Amino acid sequence: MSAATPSWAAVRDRFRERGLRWTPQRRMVVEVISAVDGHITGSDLVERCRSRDPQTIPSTVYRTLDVLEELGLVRHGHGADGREEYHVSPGPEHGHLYCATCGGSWEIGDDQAVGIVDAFRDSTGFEVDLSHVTIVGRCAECARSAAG
Amino acid sequence: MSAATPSWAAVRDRFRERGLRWTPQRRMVVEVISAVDGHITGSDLVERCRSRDPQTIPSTVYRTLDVLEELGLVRHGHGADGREEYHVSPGPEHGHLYCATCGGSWEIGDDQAVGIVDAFRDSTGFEVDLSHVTIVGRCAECARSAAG
DNA sequence: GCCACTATTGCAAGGCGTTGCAACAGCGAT
DNA sequence: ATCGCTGTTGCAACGCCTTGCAATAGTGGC
Repeated sequence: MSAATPSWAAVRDRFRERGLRWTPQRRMVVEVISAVDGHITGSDLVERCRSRDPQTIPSTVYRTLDVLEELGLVRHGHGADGREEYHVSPGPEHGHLYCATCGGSWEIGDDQAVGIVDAFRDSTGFEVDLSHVTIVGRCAECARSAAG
Repeated sequence: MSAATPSWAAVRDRFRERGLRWTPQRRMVVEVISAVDGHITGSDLVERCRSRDPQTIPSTVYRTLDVLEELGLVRHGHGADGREEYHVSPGPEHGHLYCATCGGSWEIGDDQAVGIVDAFRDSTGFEVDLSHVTIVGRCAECARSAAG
């Protein structure tokens, strides 16, 4: 389980290169988060860490997340309800789609993403930070059953 | 100032028609919010209410906002930092653009909006809730000065 | 192995919002 | 004016996340 991608293997060194310290707490958070596939909210992550080590302190987890984000290992955005949501081992940046009806969530496809980015850049010169885009609405399924 | 749009004039009746009550607290929140032009965060609104009546209780304000939202008099979304943000006397629905660098914010234009909505509907059948869209990035100004 | 330097931790408090609940008070009916 | 029904309020506790600070403990150098 959790063979971890190359990026995770070298985390310790990435930390040290930057003069950051490799502590047991960080190690734990990194292990837990590297096993996450996709997204996870801040509190969920704290929860998982706590189940591994009940001593876990939330602020430490959040601070570690900040560092990991600076290193580019995770990114955060805000879910439909405004809660923090972290995207793990991000390949290309991507935003998210949330269905307000069923609660489902999807990544925004590349073509749609490009369309959005271009639309804003062309018309107003605004550079969209894709990883931070969260679009709420109703998924096809739910739209269908509601319209039905 | 604050001649209040027609929608606000009839708020009291809109409440009563629905079997909702017109209380001093709600009246206060409505007065304060009707004087707001554009957007306001939840805590800012509480702050303004408090400066008018120090007795103001936050939960009452938030609950009133929920009701106002149900009546369609305000809409809420989440700002760049995930905080609640209310859009007052919304004309057509619109999303928001936030510049992470200068903190500025703009409404998303209709053409861009339509583009986004269509892009998702066509490709995945997802119905975007425009009023809830918040896009973070860098405005033209900031992008320019950063690029040098 | 031991030191000093300073990044991190743990903790407690604080800010923003939400929620459960008992007491209160609009509002329509009498 | 009074009554009762039920929507609201005020309050207190809670959840998520952030921040300030003193104590702790990684790290590199000797």
